[in-house]
Amino acid sequence: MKIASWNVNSIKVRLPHLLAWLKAAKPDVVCLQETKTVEDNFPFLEIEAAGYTAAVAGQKTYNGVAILSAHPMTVTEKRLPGNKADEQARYVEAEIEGVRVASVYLPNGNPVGTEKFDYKLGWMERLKRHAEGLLKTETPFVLAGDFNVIPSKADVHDPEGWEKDALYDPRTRAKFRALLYLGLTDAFRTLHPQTMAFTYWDYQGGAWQRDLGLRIDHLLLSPQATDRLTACEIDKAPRKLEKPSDHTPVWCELGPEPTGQMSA
DNA sequence: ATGGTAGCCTTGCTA
Repeated sequence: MKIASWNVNSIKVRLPHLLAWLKAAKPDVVCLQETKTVEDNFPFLEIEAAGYTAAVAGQKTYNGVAILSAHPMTVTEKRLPGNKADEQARYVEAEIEGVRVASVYLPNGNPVGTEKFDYKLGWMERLKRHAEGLLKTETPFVLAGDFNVIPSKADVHDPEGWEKDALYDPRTRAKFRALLYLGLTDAFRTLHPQTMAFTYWDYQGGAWQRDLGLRIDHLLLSPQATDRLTACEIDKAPRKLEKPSDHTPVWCELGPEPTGQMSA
């Protein structure tokens, strides 16, 4: 089961790139972020024609997440639990072939020292509490998305330059580690312990051409999902196209579900 | 020192 995450920065503008990538990469599941549209304007017809159903949490202008699945899917959440007053569309979750998959768009949090940064840390605490609940079920799950977190200095071209940024703030990184301490696995870093690789390059200043990027899009796997992890890669091809998203997809492969039968 | 890019249904805000 191939599960991907991609911040498309507008589903409307990026639809041609998305459809081409579905055809080329053939993921079973894709988690999208920054779709930037309400559910009524989501391109369900084009997505269905490509062989996928969509679970959508929409919002006008900002945020917006979705899960595209080539297999039957049951939606389990359309908002991150833990604060009913929070209407930002940053979380959608579904059950697909026995795997719980969440599309996560964690708040950016800049500038540090404002209510935006407090919102980010609070959102991460809510995500942690929700993950704790999922862990108790002992079912495989994948939190896939734009976490807006640079986990370590190996995930940024210029650590000193990002010291004051909400994506690299010590409190942000500590909250991210708290997710890992629950028993979640950063799939890319686990399979590529020494590789400096990025999933995001700013539109400005020729960041892509100069490879000045960040690794902020992550696949966090539960123990039962990690048992099945066979591959995890960043696909830089979509970032090379005309009018690209500033993010590129990251994907992982989960092997077959254990049968519980003894081997001979 | 400044502005540099992209998307939204706007003329500023978010990233």
